[in-house]
Amino acid sequence: MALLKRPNGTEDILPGASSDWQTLEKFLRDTADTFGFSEIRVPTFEQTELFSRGVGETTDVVQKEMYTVSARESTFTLRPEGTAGTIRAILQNGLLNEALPQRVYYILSCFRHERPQAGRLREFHQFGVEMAGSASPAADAEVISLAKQILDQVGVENIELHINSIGCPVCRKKYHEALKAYFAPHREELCETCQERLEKNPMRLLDCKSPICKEIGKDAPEILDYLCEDCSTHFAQLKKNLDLLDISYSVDPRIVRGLDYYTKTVFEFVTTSIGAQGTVCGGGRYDGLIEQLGGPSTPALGFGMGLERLLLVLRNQGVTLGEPKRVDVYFAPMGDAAADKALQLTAMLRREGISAQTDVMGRSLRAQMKYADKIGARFTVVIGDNELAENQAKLKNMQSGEQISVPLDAAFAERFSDIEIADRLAKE
RNA sequence: GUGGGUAUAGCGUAGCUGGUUAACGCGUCAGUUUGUGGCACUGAAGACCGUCGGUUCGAAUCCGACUAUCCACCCCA
Repeated sequence: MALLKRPNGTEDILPGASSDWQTLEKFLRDTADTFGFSEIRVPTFEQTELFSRGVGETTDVVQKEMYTVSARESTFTLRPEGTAGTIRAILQNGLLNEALPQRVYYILSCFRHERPQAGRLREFHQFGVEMAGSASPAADAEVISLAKQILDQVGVENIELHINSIGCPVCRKKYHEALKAYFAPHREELCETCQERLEKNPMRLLDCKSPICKEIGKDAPEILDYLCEDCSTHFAQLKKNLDLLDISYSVDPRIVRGLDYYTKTVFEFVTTSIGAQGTVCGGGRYDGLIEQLGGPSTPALGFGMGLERLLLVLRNQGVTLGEPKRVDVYFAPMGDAAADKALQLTAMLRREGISAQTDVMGRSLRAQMKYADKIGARFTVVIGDNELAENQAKLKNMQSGEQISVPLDAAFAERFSDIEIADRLAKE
């Protein structure tokens, strides 16, 4: 019988790695909490139209990367990102009628049918936040500072914040026209993809890696010169707020973002330490999205942070997140009567919240000790006929080899806690 | 969707000028005389050499296709 394999572009997070995820997730939740964000959980699949309307009919994500599934008479789409579903939930549940701004965060998996490579999977995990109701650049700064604090405190180094403003629909339209006018005379010289971009998304031309396109685009007009007064002051205010928060950034006029809903502020945190997919966090303002999804005209913004990418960065930089949990006590019984006793003691400790194990393999004492060592048991207790007779046994500290007498009854847990505390203090 | 690299036990590798029982390290399991782990030693299990097809008397070794995987483009987190 052939072994079935996991689908292309998916990952198994194994027991040895799950503690990293748990530590990271707890940290993300705690940090979001200090910024006043509460968790929202939304469905994994939504009506396909939510994404085509929200993310944008012409985007690559919607046009060629969505997993659209059918079940009986309905079709749905596995979310390719978290924002659309989150905004949908906010609207459907009337959260905009509560105190504004509404601040939510989520940790979820997203699905995009792309060719997998370093830092790019078909199912990937995202931490994201959305803040709805504020048009102020102070909100932009707050959201950016949340991302910044997470990256700093989790221990990421060498990551840069790039910001840009892509204007509102009014000024962006003028800029697009200016760009098209600039590139049009060079149309034939541009690379194939850029010729397409000229129509579809002219701002992408500025980001092309082809030396020819780069050269042509050298003197192209910049979006920042085309911002209307409102967008322009918004951007200036944001920069001022970032300065006040002591967050360093560089203005990068080439940041475009491939999702249609962005307006005004866009930003990315980028690293070079994990290969070509270096954007660990990306986001921005989307003042038109809520209305686009049928809600009241409401300014909002947010970001998404790629957790696999973040963990890649941390691993490459040698940052360790938490150690795997270890067993506190291993009972090594010899003989049937001892095994019965060990079974009961194990259960008793577990009820007290102490992690305990005993033999389920019928192993010799020697083999049991080897096993206890392998699983990293902190303490072991050998139980044989002598111990049963005296109702006392030796608790062995596996690291120091030190042995202390303990009672083999209900008093064990209490005694163990004392010993464990002493052990911890001794190590500090 | 496009391009390039790789594909041998759970993991990491050797073998690849084609020749008969596919090797090594780590890991796993058992044991090293009867009540104690980390070292060492002994032994065992575990691979139809990614799949299918071709060349050949004979292929893990050569060729092709497919699949998977990695990297890059594209795109994004």
